[in-house]
Amino acid sequence: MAKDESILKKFFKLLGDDNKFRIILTLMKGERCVCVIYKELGLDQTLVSHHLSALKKAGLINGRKAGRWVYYSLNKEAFKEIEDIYDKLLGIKNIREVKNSNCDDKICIT
Amino acid sequence: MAKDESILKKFFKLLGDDNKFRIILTLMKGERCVCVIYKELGLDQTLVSHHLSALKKAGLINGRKAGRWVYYSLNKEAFKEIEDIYDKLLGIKNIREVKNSNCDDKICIT
DNA sequence: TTAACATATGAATTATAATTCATATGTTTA
DNA sequence: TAAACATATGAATTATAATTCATATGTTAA
Repeated sequence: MAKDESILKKFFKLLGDDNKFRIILTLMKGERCVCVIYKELGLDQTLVSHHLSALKKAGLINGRKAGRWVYYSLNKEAFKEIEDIYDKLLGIKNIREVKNSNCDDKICIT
Repeated sequence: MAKDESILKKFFKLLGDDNKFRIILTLMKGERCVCVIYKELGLDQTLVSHHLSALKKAGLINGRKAGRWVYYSLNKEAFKEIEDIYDKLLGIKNIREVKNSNCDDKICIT
C-alpha cells in the first residue's frame, strides 16, 4: 500500500476508537494536561496515558512537559497532511460515477 | 456522544480496516461488481461480501442488482455528509492553539 | 528526605472485529 | 430442469486492540 494510503488508514484506525476520538476532540479546544483530559472524559488515568502514547507515536499529538505535568496538543502539521491526503484520495470531487454495463460472460473485468 | 460525532467515528472505524479501505479506494474509480472487487484485491469472495455488507449497512455504499451480479458504488451523499462533519469537528482551521499556564495546585482544570 | 502527586509502562485480561468455513439463495445457461 | 455461477449469510475461529492491574519514574512540597 502506498505511503499516503497507509498514513490515512492509520489515522482512521486510531480515530475510530471512541476514547481516542474524544481525546482528539478535547484537544481541538487547545492544549490540555493529562489530568484534565482524564477527569473531563471520566476515564482512568492509565487508560488515557496509553491512548495518548499511541496518538503521540503516530505523530498526531505533541507532548510538552512542564514540571510534573505533561501538556498535550494536536500536531497541526500532521492534521494538515491528513486533510491533503484525504482530499486527494477520497475527496468527493474525485469520486467517479461511471456505471457499468453487465459484467458479462467469462471475463467479469471492467 | 452527539450524532455528528458518532457518524464520523463510525466512518473512521470502518475505513480504519485495511480491506474496507481498499474496497472504498477501488470504488472511487467507479461502480464495480463484487467479482471484480474480490479478484482485483486478491481476496476471498465471502470476505469481500462481509465487508460490503458492513459498508452498505453504514450507508457508505449502494448496491445495484443486475441479473446475477451486484454492482456497488460509493454513496456520494454520505461522503458529502462526512466531509462536512469532518470540517466542522476536526477541520484544521478549528484547531485552537491556546497554550496553558501551569495546571497549578489542587484544581488542575483549565 | 520523605510523602504526595502526575504520568508512564509492561503484562494480563477482556472485548471486538476480521477471517474462514459451510452452506444457502437467487439467476442464467445448457 | 439440472448444472454452473454470483452473491449472501450465520456460526466458528482467529487476530487485534482496548482496558485493567500492578508498579515504576520523575517532580514538588512539607
